[in-house]
Amino acid sequence: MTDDGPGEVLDERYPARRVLNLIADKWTPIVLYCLAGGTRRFGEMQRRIPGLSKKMLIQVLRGLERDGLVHREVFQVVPPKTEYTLTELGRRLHEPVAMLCRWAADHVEELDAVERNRGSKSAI
Amino acid sequence: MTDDGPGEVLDERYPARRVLNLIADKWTPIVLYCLAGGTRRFGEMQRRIPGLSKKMLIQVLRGLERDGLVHREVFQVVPPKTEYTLTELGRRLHEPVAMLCRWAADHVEELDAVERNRGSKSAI
DNA sequence: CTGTATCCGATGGGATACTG
DNA sequence: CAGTATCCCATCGGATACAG
Repeated sequence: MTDDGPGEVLDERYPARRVLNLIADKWTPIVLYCLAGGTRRFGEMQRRIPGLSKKMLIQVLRGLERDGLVHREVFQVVPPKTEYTLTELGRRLHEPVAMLCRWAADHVEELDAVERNRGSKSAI
Repeated sequence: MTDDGPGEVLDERYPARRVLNLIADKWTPIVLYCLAGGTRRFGEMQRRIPGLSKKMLIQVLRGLERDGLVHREVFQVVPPKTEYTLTELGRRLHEPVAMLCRWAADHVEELDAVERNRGSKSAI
């Protein structure tokens, strides 16, 4: 059960490839994870995710919105207020992402070891 | 249970951020998934993953090797032969990745809908 | 507060040709 | 077969400044 024979081809129609097109970058999974905690405002998310610039945050949010994973609601008040909320599909997609995050939390020691090792070897 | 309060900060020490540093790119999860099927040779993987160039495959494999997720074994024969195998840690990390792949397989219809929608909206 | 615009370097990623 | 070496373009991603 460790081999699946010569037949399996992971082409661009393979579901995993397609879901990776949606979320496989530096920030998207984190933003998704952050939004899973509930409706969030723009600045709030930036505060929660140190290192994430406005530019990248808006870019990620626009992508998620375009793909129907996030709903964006603008309130016409001053100062401006915008709320971001996961859609039903967004919440579904969050589940496997959350599994990955949980796995990470459960394997911090291994992550430590990886990063220690990284320092002693040349990058790529 | 949908909100986690103002306290949670997803900084660069947050485990999810760290595991994403390991695998959050276009090809790594696919390669990991492919290797989970058993020991693989270089050309074999390239055949299984259409669209993946030699350059990117070797780059991804070197990264996985550096991080201790993959073991590389070279056989001194002609023609050359090299085998790549997941390490114990690699197999562990494969689990949540497999979950994501399984999720994708279970939600092909939603993925179809996303891609249909994408065409009608402007990209970013 | 929620964005936009611009600049710019770093990286990702494909094509092609070459090597042991 | 399993890589290496280049070239080159697109996107990523940070910094800064500006606007409604």
